[in-house]
Amino acid sequence: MNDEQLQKIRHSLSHLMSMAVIQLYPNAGLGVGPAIDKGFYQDYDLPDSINPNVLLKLENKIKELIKQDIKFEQHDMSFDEAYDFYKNDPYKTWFIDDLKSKGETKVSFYKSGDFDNLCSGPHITVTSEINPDAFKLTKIAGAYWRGDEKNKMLQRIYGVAFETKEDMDKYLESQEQAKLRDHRRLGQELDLFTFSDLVGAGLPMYTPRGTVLIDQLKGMLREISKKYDMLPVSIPHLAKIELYETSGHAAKFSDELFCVKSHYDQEFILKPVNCPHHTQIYASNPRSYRDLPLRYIEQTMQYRDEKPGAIGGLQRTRGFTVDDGHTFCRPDQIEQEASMIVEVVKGFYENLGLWGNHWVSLSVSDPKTPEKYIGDPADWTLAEKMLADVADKYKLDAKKMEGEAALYGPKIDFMFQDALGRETQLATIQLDFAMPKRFELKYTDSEGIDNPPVMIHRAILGSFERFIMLLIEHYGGWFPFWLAPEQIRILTINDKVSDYVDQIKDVLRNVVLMKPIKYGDVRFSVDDRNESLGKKIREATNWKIPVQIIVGQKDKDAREVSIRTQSGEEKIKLDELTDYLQKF
RNA sequence: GCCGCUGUAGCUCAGCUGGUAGAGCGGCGCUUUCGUAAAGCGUAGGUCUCCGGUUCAAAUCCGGACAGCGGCUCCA
Repeated sequence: MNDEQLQKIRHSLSHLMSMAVIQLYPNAGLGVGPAIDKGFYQDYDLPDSINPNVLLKLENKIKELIKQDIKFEQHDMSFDEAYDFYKNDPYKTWFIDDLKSKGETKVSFYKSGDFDNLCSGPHITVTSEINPDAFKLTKIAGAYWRGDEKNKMLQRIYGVAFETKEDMDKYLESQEQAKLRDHRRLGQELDLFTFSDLVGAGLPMYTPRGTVLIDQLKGMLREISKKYDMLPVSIPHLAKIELYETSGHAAKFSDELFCVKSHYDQEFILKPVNCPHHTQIYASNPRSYRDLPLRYIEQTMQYRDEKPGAIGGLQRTRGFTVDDGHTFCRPDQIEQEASMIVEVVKGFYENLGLWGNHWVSLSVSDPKTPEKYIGDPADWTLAEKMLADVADKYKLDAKKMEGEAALYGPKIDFMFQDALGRETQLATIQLDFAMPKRFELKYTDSEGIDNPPVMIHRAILGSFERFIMLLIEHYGGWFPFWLAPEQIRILTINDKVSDYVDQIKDVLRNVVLMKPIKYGDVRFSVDDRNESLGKKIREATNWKIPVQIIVGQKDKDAREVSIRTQSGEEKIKLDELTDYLQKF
């Protein structure tokens, strides 16, 4: 079956679902109801709120409808007829208005049984094309009419549909498998991070194991910053509200600022971004064109009072650590600087095997809502062109996304998916002509004239929280050796080998590993509890420890160690252990 | 914030229509000294998230708060 037919089936199922809903609620209002990836949904305006129990009931009704071999027949109405047909339906009336404004001359309908529905199609010709066992209504959600939170919230019913039941079961099974990789689950199982009701929602805390991940990533970033002449800076976590009034953040993000009131009649804001602070470091000295570019970087926490419903796991938190960077440069350096960042980002993600797992958004302004942005329109046009050129140069295959720009400028965003297929932004490169002007930053050019510098905001891994989420889910908890919180566990068979275990520990303490970054001690532990070997292996495996060293009398006698990894078992001479570990 | 669902021991969960709680794993103790994914026995853990209300009686019903989940909106 081709994709087109499958999408027709999915779309037709949303009509059949509406027929079933109308049996329960004859006056149900219908919002949008498209086919989507793997299935379909339909929005309804219903007199009361439905709960998941009705899904099964609706499913059975739909199955009955499918068996009736109902035909889908397209026909047109004039605008007058259509308005009359839907005279008490504000939703459909809106759709008709929309068609009219687009210059259509007639209104397309699809009739299935006694259900006649404004719809441009396409649809199947008869319900016998649908496999009644290969669809399922999966969830109910709220969704604003027209996607605008000022509008009424409708009730959306989602379904999945496939050609065969096997395809559907395979998909549902893959979703179950994905849940096993969910970072929230693994974060607890592997003791990486935790939340506390007392601390508050959206405020993750990293355990010792989780902190290893952060430290290792920081080490990697440190090497990059050295290589590319990036200058670490450090700022306090709050500032007077005036700083954000100047930057423009206070006006645009007032709802999301954490306010801190001083006893001395001053109002502070917990920093939601770092760029305003960084402008003040720039402003602390006169700058010559010879000084530029200046690349300030910092790994630091920022705080945003996110809407409670938006918070979840490490994906969206109220406090998070960014690897933030702000480059101040001359306009003629933009291309070189932006290119450098693309290279760094690409290299970083390639190194971790994550490149290719993403798509790139060229996030530009929406000309229809100029009030959402600050700065000079001419600067915007130039900045958007420059970023588009850089994206082209590196063949990023960027999709132009109108309305996705930042307050102060366009960006290139690197978008990734979590285990459950939800998209999230990680790396970003943002061009900003506006903020330097608002802070009256300048540099003296070769003619002795003061000019505003250009600011490039950038992040490589985005936030540590999101990046760690991605890593956990990408590896399913089986971190590569250099990242693994516990790299090696020595498992003893009995308590008669403790002197030999001490010798192995001495070897491990002196190992220096060089890849992919130079880092310190090998992280290992010893499990010499009075438990069976099977149990120790089971536990070490559940902890997803990459290298298990099993030590018994036979190993001791042969001066060997038994290495157990995911790829199997092997015996290594103790003298060769140091070299052997380099292969990880 | 909005719509829907959920909150029982450290973890995973059971507890029907109201009669003050149970399992497995984990913990602890003893026995066992064991060769590649769970040794045996015993034992201690819970103001059933919190605050109110209804009731003779609430884990169970109602309201609110807090927290989590699936969406929507937002995302500097």
